[in-house]
Amino acid sequence: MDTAGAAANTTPVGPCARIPAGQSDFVREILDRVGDKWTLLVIATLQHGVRRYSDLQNTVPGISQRMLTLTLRQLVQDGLITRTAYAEVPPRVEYALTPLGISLLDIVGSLIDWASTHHDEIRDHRTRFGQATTKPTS
Amino acid sequence: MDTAGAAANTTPVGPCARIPAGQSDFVREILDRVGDKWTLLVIATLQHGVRRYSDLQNTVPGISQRMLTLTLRQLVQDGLITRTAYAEVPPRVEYALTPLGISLLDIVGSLIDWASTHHDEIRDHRTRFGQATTKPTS
DNA sequence: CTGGATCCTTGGAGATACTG
DNA sequence: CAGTATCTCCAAGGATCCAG
Repeated sequence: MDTAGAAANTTPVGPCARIPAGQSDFVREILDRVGDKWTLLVIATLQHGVRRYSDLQNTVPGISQRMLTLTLRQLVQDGLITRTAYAEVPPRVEYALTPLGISLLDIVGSLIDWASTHHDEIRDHRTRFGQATTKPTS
Repeated sequence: MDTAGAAANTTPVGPCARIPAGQSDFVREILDRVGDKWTLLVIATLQHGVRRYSDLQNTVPGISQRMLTLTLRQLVQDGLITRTAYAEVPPRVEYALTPLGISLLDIVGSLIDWASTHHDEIRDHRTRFGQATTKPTS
């Protein structure tokens, strides 16, 4: 790595990385949902196929009924998953990813790739975080 | 849309979208940081170039000193931004994205693209969220 | 100007109990 | 089985004051 860190960001980023600072409201909506602890885990479970309520509760170990219900409802509301309720006498409800949810999953995959790649780098910085402050050789 | 939503996810996702359900710990670390309300806004401001503390406080309107300081410290700690402190008598501190931070910004750009594309779709689902429950023609 | 330290409030998350 | 309703609790976030 060169010294481009602080100095060279006069040439900041690529063409698609521009974040409209004022318009990032709905972007944060998405990130809030994806960044939510349980949402990602539920989606991760759902990518394996159709799952029932109790299946999800088993697969995502730490989740409470409340959080599972809320998370699922939110995802359904956003059109990322579907909820299919069978009016049987042992009630059965199945959840599955919609195409929209799958496409989001695909995007998140890129982020996961990035996280995997730079995970060590970040942890490295985090351990010796004192040297991040640049002394401008005054 | 066809009925592929709930039924067809036996063929779930693309090749890169696999989320290792147990390993998503550090992925969530990253998402927590990126998904944080202020982090994204600070990064968005920083993409324009070097900024001072007070600049950031002005550009990100709602942020408090506390949150700005904490967010910046976290980002520095993760190696996403650099902190340059000039030991002058009106103290001056400049923050800038590191190459690592820029690369993250690039990835986030993809997510922003996705959000922009499917924003309407999500809002549409959100308004008439009652019909998301599939009736299996019992 | 750039923060550190402190108090205080609020909403989100867990646990529990109950219903269709 | 699949939720809903209610309570409590804690920690994130804002406001304020103080310091280098």
